[in-house]
Amino acid sequence: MAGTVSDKQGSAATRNTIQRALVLEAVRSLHDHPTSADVYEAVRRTYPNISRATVYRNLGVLANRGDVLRVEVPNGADRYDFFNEPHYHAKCRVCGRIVDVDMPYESDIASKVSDAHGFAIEGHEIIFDGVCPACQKAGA
Amino acid sequence: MAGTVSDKQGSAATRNTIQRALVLEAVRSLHDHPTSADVYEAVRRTYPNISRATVYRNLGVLANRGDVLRVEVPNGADRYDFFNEPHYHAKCRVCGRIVDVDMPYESDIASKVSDAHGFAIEGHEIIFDGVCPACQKAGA
DNA sequence: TTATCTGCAAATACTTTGCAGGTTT
DNA sequence: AAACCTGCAAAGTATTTGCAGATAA
Repeated sequence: MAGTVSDKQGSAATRNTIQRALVLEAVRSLHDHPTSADVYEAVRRTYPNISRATVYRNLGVLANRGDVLRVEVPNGADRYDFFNEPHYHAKCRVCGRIVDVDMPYESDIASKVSDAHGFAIEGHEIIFDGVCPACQKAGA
Repeated sequence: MAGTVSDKQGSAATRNTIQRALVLEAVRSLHDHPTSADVYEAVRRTYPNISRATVYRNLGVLANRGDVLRVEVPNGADRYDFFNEPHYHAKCRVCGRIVDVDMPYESDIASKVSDAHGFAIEGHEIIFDGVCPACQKAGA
């Protein structure tokens, strides 16, 4: 690539702080779509004085950068994911757990929309609703 | 503990209260995916003493009954819709407005999922992300 | 040096819940 | 009468923000 990493294009400069590195590391090590609370607890184990605000702010910075993927969950805390490629999610209606689903990502899905009332569609998310294996067993 | 309740099939009996009727009427008359706050304001115009808690509780009852459709929006208040048939939604990333999109509802979409880690899929929602016409004009 | 970042606390946004009294059936 | 419902206030959950001091570059 001819582009440089220092091409900030008008966005504010970002620093490399211990806290930010720890937040990124935590998201990478927690493979189960951690919430901000999960990340906070994980970072606290090695850096007890970090504040929730710092975790929230850094998750925001990292998501904007594309270093992590933010999964916005209806009626639940946002989840974070180490970004590989776009994919869809399923949420357990009993325990709230989020899992990735293996289904082709339809990048041209907007072409199926015949009328969005003038909306300029820029992205989409599909969230499946169901019951996870653990809750199936518990409820049976 | 059988035999105490008549024919309610396990669900609690529901009453017809003025508040519940007004909440349903408000959702039917507000055609723009009202939030609970919108419904609260609408009902208050004719019934000033209703409380937010009653509005929330009744929206829940009506959604469980299937009389209204609850649209759970990531990072925003839930929206309510008079139920016709399942459909998808788009959310403006600037102002948060929700609109219906005109796209075929894929009731068999779960057949496209090759692996959901044992999830029993029961439903799905697609939320498009974009910019509404008003915000396009305002931002241009 | 200085703009960014941090921790703390307070604030915000949305929703639920405990309680005591009122209403529907 | 019994079960359900209501209003109020308080609590709960998730996230953001103002501020003053700390720190990366």
